[in-house]
Amino acid sequence: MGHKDHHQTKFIPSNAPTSRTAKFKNRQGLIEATLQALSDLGYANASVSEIIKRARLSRGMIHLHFGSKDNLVIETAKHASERYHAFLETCLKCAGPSPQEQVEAIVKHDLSEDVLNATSVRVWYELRGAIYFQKELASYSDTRDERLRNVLFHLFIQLLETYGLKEATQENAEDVTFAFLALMEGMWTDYLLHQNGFQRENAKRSVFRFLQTLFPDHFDLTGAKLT
Amino acid sequence: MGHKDHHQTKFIPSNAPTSRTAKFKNRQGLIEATLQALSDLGYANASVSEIIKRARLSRGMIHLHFGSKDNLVIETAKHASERYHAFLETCLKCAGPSPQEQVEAIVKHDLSEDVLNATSVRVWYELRGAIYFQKELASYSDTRDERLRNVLFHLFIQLLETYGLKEATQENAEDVTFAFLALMEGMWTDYLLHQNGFQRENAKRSVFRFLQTLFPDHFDLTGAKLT
Amino acid sequence: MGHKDHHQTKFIPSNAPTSRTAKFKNRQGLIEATLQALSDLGYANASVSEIIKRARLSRGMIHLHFGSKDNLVIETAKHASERYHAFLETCLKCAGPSPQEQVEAIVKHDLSEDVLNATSVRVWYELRGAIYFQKELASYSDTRDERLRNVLFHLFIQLLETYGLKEATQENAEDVTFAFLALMEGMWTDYLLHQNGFQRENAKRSVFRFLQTLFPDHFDLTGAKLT
Amino acid sequence: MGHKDHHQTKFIPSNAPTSRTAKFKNRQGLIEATLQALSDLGYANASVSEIIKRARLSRGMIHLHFGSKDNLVIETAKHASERYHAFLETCLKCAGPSPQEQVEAIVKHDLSEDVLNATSVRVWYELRGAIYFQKELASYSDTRDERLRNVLFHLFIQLLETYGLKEATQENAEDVTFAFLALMEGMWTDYLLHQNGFQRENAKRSVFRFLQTLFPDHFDLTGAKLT
DNA sequence: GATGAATGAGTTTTCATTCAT
DNA sequence: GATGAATGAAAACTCATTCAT
Repeated sequence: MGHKDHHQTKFIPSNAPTSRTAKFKNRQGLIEATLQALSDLGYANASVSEIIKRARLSRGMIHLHFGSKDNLVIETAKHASERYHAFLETCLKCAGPSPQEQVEAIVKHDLSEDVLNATSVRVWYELRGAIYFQKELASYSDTRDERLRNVLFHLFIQLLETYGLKEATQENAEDVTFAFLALMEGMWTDYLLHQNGFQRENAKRSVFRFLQTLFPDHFDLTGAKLT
Repeated sequence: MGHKDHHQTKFIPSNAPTSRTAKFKNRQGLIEATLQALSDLGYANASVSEIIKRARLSRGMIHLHFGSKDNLVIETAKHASERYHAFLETCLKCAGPSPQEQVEAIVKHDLSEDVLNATSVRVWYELRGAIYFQKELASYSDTRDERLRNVLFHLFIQLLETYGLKEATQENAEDVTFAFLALMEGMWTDYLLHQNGFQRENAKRSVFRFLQTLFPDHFDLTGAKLT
Repeated sequence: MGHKDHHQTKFIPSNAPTSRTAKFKNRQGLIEATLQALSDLGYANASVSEIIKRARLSRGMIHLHFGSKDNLVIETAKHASERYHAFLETCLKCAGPSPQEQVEAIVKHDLSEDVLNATSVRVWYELRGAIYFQKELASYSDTRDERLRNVLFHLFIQLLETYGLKEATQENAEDVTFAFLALMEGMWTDYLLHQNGFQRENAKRSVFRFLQTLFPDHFDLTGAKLT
Repeated sequence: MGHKDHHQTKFIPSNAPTSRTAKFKNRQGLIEATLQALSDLGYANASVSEIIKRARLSRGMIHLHFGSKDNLVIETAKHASERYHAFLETCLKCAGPSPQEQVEAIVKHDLSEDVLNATSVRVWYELRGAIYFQKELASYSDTRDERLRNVLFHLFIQLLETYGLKEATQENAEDVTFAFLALMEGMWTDYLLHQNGFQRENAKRSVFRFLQTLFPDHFDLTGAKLT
């Protein structure tokens, strides 16, 4: 049971064997169904009825596990956020240690089908809209949260330093981080608005051209880091 | 007898010029109230009750003037879109004719307080979420619509040509347009998510650094076109 | 003006020349539109909006001329009732004086296209449904009102007497009148329910077979009175 | 662990037999309340509020059980139709097998207090008005539906044959069926319009006089079949 | 007299939440 | 823990009526 436990404890510490498992499954089922409903219908129309229809679970379950629909949405946002960051973390670990490799990993992650897909983008968009009124959501749904921003800032500092710019590297790196994050955000919005016409490859090339212009010694259009 | 009869039944002189005006005012009032409600509460919570509370008009008026709440939202989106484009058009006309001046005008417009403000950004965000299900909205609410995209594309072509890049200017310009629009979009999203911390000047500087990197002969960080 | 006046005085005594005419036209227009709306939509759905749409007149007109929508419906019922009886009266006058000719005239009238048509039957049906709650309607909408019932009763008495039934002629005539009126009513209901399949000729033949069975010396299936 | 888990997630023993019953009772209660409201107020005024007031049930229940008010009315019509036919079927089974006994059973059924009562007649009348716009209702609410029409047709054929009419028995029977059904319909309409004055006995005598005239060997005014 | 924009009470419907089973 | 029928507040919408023009 030990290793399984490990698998689960992130959310619900298991101390009773079976019912906890079922409970966990139902919890997860509701969260997945909520993601689906948000994606299919938008926040405004993702009603309890629509969620349980997708979860094939009973009506009372939502209040049993989450207390309220609002809470379920908050937990769903946490879940999505954790999923996003966990995957990003993996990507960063797998990538080489050089700044250009790390940045490249972030780009490829953010534009990958795992992250930039119809469901995911819709859900993020809807959850962000809800942040405004569900302040509790705020801390969870901001992808470019401080951690990522810091990581990027330091990567860009390192890259900029190789170009021997004596002055204003700090401010420059801030601007580049800001622009880079905005660029990635903008790609998501574009994907949302032009789902049919969106070309993943064009987006990638466009980002790498942006990086190439800034750091001609480190990036090229193939998205391969230059050594 | 005949002509009097005729006169009375057909040619009743309209004594309601004011009511025409009043009708228009109420229509506008509802649209403004909808913008406000969308901004204050989000699409999901912008109920008819909340809208009329802000408009200080009667319940029935929404259906009188727009037929349904959905229609009111659509008309509000059209209105917002038209306002955005009309203002942009003005900015482009007032700016000098050189590509760098035109691009600069677009940046300054998009980051101006008239465009990038709490209400406006919220409303755009909410309306975009609705586009997904209101296909009619799509054509109206896509800011970066084809016209703007085309204008930018040709401006960037002109700028790129001055750098004497023989090959792939077309593709390069496409990428730059794509990136530039995404960057501007991303600024809006950042504004939405970090309304308190958002620094208009940082955003502007970040965009102009992006432009300066691409077109060092035409832009600098002050946002003043170089001649 | 005199003879035209005569034409109108039945409903609105004309004493001002022109406006009265216009007023009259509008009144009539509203009544006709109400008949149409009742026929098209039923009592429950014949709203003021639907009526004025058909009348191509202004909203306020209904209250100007009739005080309320309910009143308009009542006046419409009166109008329909008067039209029905006026036409019946004409038919009776045109027909020969014998009882069989008079009865035949009533049958032919009630099954004629002028009386038994889609609009008319719908309207009667709807108005009768409303009688229950609009007691004022009651006196106007009962076609088989006492007058007709009396006329028929005496016609049947005369006919029955020729068969030399000594006893119970009175009761017999009452029963026949009752049955005859119910039969005619039933024809209307059948028309309402089976508008497509309804065969005017079958209905007529069926009624005349009923009359022939009762009064074999006076009626046959051709619907021609026997002399 | 496995089987317990299995047990809990899939085979939760239903401990809600009563709620099944309660659900059904509420459904029925709403239908009965709808019948009552239609009878009391007419189709046009039988609002959801009036229906739930009579049912003493909650507002949401109509949509829980029927999806919409329209649906509730349709189900009410079906219910009324089924009740009518079920009772008629019983009456036909209880009656003797001879044609005259069967016809007599139909008459007595249709004029019985169970069928021809204030509520029932009002409801039928209202529902028929609705048929026009609710085509789905048509098949359910036509009392004189094909089955009854066929039964009557064959009963009348049998009766007519005993009178040795060589020719046109078929057409004759059709006419008699048509007239008989119209007569019964007419009785209902008369009841609706003259509820106070309506004499059940007179109606019955009138129908039997009609039958006696057609089939003097089989019917008399007492409504007792002749052998 | 005539108009049609405006009103708000009333209608149907939706929905998160509760709770008996 | 799990279910889904039940609830009623609040949503969108309809409509007869009013009234300034």
